[in-house]
Amino acid sequence: MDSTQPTGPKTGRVEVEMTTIKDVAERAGVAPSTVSYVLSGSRKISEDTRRAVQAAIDELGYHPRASARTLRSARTRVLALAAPRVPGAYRAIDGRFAIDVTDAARVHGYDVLLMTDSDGVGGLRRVARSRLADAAVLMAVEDRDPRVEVLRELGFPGALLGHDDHAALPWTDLDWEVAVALAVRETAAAGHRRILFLSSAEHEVAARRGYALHGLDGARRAAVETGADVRLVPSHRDPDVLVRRLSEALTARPVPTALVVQHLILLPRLLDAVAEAGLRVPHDLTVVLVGSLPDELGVRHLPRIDLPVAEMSTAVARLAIDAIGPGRDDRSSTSQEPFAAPASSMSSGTPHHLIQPRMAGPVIAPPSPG
Amino acid sequence: MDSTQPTGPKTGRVEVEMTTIKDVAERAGVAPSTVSYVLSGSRKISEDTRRAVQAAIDELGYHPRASARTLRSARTRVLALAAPRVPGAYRAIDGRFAIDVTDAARVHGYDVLLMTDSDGVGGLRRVARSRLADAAVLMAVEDRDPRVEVLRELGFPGALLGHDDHAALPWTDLDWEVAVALAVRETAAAGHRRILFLSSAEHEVAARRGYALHGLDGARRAAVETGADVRLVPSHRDPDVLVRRLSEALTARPVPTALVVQHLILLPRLLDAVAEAGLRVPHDLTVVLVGSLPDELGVRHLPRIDLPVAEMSTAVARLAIDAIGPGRDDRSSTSQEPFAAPASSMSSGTPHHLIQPRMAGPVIAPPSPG
DNA sequence: CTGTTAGCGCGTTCAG
DNA sequence: CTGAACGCGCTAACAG
Repeated sequence: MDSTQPTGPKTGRVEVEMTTIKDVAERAGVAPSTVSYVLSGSRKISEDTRRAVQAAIDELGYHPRASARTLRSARTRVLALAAPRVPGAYRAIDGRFAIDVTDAARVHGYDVLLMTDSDGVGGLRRVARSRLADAAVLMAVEDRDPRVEVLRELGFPGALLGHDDHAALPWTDLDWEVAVALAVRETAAAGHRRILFLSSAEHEVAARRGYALHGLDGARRAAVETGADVRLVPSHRDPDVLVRRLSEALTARPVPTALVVQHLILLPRLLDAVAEAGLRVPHDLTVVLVGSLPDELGVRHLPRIDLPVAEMSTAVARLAIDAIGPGRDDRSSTSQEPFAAPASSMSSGTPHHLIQPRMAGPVIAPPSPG
Repeated sequence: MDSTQPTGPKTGRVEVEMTTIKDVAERAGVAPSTVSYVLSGSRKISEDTRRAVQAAIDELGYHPRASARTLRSARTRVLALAAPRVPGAYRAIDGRFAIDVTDAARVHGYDVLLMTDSDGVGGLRRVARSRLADAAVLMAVEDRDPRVEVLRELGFPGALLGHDDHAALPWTDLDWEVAVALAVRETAAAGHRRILFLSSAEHEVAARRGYALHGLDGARRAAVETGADVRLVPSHRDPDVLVRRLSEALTARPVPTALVVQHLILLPRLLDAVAEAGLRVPHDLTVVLVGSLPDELGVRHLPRIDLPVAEMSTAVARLAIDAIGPGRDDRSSTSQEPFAAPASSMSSGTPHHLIQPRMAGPVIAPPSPG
């Protein structure tokens, strides 16, 4: 466990010189190939030489150069993660996915290269063509996403965070229709008869983002099933517009007793608006969230359906890595442990992983009498 | 501008075969080195061959392999971005920095490899030693951060997002002391005499994080300067503890009329608590934020000091890249445009970039009479 | 069986 | 403008 001071082969000045497999071989008194075999374990090495080599490695603080390995194997062991960025509209959720996808990729020995959309689709193309990564994960895909087209055109493997039936790529997603339907149904089951549904913002619906469309479907379905008066309040990226719409809906008669929220970016502003309308949560108005960040401490006091970020990240990392073909000299078994997941399908065309929602947080309060 | 179908040298099946500089050379009827010179522009090439080569490149859709370049030049053109992760406590701010640092790095032709702390400090060590990146950016450094020690031990260049006088590394930060002092001073200037300051959480103070310590200093200083009654409410990672403390402080006599908040993660919960105490914002209680995410739509209605994420990201990317020595065959001028920034210092030991705060949002409301 | 030698992967650059 | 060597690690083929 003691980390020996790495002694560079030349001087100890700025550690600018690199120690290579040759240095290790020399020090251990063996051939470079022997060192390589010790590292990869792909061949039997006598215990004596193995120990000598290991000692040399430790003393020199040797670590193989990733670029040399990649050049030889045609495998970078890097995943490109394409974060969508509508300029000026940072979504906290994207950062959370970035973290969790990175963790999930590490489990399979992969690192993650983060890419914003500031170059449009150019960054993805550049990374794919220069082989900086083995596969891509696309966040927040939308209908006819140009990034999907880039992957197809380049024959570059990838997987999607979000639902897109048109893209012939593996994907994972929360079942938004069921999620919103569940939230509304549970709210109705708690006794609420007049429910507001604050859907995704209009521009998200216009972009035909899956979660936006399916959320609307779920609300409609639950309204029919429960017979409750579910009124739709389309959200808007502009907080002032949102607040105006919400305030109107909150005071319109008959007065609603519950608010189901899918558009969460503006939550603080929204809660403020509720307070300004003189309503206390949950006494006067029950608020239920759909798609909240898990473990977000600021909303732990509200009933909600969390976005299964960890599960989605695990799934998408796995899907992307599975889509990578074998490397140049790759002899590793291609038949991996099948994806043990309830709602996934490997049998049909493109594999996917659809996740069923679960309620979290406190129970939904019933409407207050009066 | 028309993107010709990339025709692989072998077949068009799964685009699995790579087109190399040799393919281009063959097609253009020149030597590989000529193609290289055309690409790098590091040598005069006759217009005729230049065009022939360019045509071949376009037709084949050629793009140089990053691993080959890196192997040769000892430069990855990748920055490692080490996101701290206290398990279970995702901070949206980290994601935002990840995005912005990535954008800033791109300006200098660098990509960003995202690293979580799930392997502890191991990930950073691995990336540095395998030369997956040329330098590291450490987010949210704390006192005696083990990651700093890893960089020192490996002689790996890096820069810090956050302030640490002990680490001999370049850094950038918001001047938190001035920021909190400014917020308190402006609040006092608006007429408030009894002000609550909700500081960072106790565990952040205990970890001696710069922003936490400096924020406290700023509040103290402003209290002395303004003569206002500034009461400290130490925040806590547990929302329930926070709410209890805040509720007590809000009702203690004399009743405070303003709340300056540095600990923003729990903001929605906090606003809820304010509302539950029967207080309306800003009528009964003025709320001022310090260190909010810029462009965060949910808090646009509150006076605040935004965290200068974009400027910090630009600075830290630049600092990290400047810390990279020349590559193997790097002849590019080492004397770059000096960092033109008001509050930065390149002259002293380690360069840094300290950013002065600015108020944003609506003006601070005066206390309501009564 | 265990270790060694040789050649490859791809782009860059020096000497020709 | 071209030929060849090089950067570093992997692996097939060969030798003891």
